[in-house]
Amino acid sequence: MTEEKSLNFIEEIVEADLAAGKHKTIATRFPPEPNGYLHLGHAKSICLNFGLALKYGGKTNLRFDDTNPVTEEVEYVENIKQDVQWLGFQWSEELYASDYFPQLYEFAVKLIKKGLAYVDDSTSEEMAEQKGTPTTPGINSLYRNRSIEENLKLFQEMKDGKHVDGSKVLRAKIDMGHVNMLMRDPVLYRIKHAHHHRTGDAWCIYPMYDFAHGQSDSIEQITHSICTLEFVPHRELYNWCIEKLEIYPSRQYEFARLNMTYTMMSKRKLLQLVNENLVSGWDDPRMPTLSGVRRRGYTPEALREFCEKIGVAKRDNLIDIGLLEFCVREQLNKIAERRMVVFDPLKVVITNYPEGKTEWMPTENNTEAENGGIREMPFSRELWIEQEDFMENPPKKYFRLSPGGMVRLKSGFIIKCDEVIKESNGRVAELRCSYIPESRSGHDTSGLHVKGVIHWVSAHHAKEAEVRLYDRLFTTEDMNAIDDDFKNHLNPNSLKVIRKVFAEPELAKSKPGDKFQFLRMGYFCTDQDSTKEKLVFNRTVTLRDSK
RNA sequence: UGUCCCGUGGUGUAAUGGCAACACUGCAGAUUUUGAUUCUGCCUUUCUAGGUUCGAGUCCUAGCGGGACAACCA
Repeated sequence: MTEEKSLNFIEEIVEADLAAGKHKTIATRFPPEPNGYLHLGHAKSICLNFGLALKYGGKTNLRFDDTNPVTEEVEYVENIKQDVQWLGFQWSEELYASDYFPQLYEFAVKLIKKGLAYVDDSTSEEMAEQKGTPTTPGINSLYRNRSIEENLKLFQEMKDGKHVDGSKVLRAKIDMGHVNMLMRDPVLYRIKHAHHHRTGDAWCIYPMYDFAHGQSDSIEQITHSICTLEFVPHRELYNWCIEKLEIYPSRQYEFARLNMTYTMMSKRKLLQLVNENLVSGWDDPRMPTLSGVRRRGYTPEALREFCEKIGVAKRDNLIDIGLLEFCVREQLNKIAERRMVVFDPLKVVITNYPEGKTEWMPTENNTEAENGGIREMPFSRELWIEQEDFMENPPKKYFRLSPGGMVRLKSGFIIKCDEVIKESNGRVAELRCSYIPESRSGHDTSGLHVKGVIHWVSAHHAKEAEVRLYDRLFTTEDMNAIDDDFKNHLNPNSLKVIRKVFAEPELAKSKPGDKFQFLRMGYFCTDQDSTKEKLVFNRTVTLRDSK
């Protein structure tokens, strides 16, 4: 009865902690840096962090890791908040690392007083030299043995703006010979006379990640601080700070970030695509950003299901983008209303159908949905069908229209192709067909059995529209494995626009964000560029094709 | 040639010392007024070598392979 769902390794840790009474309730946080838009990798993290709190009855804070004013902007803050909510999560508190600047400063003073931090005048080049390599130990800085009093005075001066950018840093005094390079006297504070999106010009020194993140977790009493694998070496420093500062012991756990085939998940590179106009913006439907996939027509439900399916573990992974598409189709199949749109039109004239007559044919909006309902489509003498659905010399397994052959017009009639009219160049210009009046959908007494069923649109009633067909942004499966410029791997055919397609009239009512399945053509959503005068649809994902 | 993390079908993820399973993909077939959906079946798996144990994917050791680490980024 109760379906045992296995736990991921972080859930196991949480359950063990709860069982041992280590925590009464858990607290997690989602800590984006507001220097770009959220992408699918963040979705994994969001689902993990918020999901944990939801599952175990805790809370999740949204905390912006805004300790580097030169790359961070409010625009990003606003979009990140919107994306998290769109995904379906609500944070407990909206916080900023910059809220803690005064306290972080006091933490630094405390370290200095304990003889565990010092002001260093070395240049960044000198520091890099003294740092050593992963296999050779570093050497001590000339300034490492300054007195506590001098350090206190110098640090105060740094804060007071008495020193220029890059002239001094505050460093932890740990061990320049440590095997973990992050423990070789890491920089804690640097001078940046830069305007911060929240604190303005109040500060000219800013804490580094390692001196802000763990302390922020601690201040918020985060029980489980979950991050990606590249922070594993930071954990030692994370714990060092907590121990020396004698503050609440948040604990860090690391999982493997999401990698997907034919996809690039680096914020820096995505920014480059935006800046160089290789895409139309952060919300270009080809982008793996949440705003991109939203505009593409992906649903939050599909994304959450995807995150559930990929699991959480510590080994490097490369998820087939097909899995994401599967989740999107699975969801859209349930909710998207069906419509008919002809992309590559071929005129069909029903010679035995009266001119000027229109019949309204009822058709299901969605047989998969509970109460899908029906709508009516106009049927008349002149129709558009898909060029692809007619073949003059069909191969054996082809079961659509061919000369002398019959096909069912979905929710319409069975028609027979009597004559093919060609242009002088041999191109098929028009089909002359006859319809079987007794074959009307739902009232078929013709006794005919045709295997092929195709979509169609009444020529007189059709609405013109534009469709944008998207494909993968990159042509290389594993974009992490390339060693040349990632832009060499851009798919030149990632966007194909068809400026004029013929849509059934019902579509004129659609509004941006509406999701449809265009019968036999794929899942589409109405783009934000769409207007009453000019309808625009984005292809979200193709239909599975087992032809 | 250091430290740390990780090795289970094609791709992911489970199996918590006791019959290696689930999903996706792929390939067949059934149903279908969408060549969709749905349904059925099939293909394919524990990196290697030792050790512990009645019994090892799981524990230990070594090797091999992959990844991370030398920003005043996060």
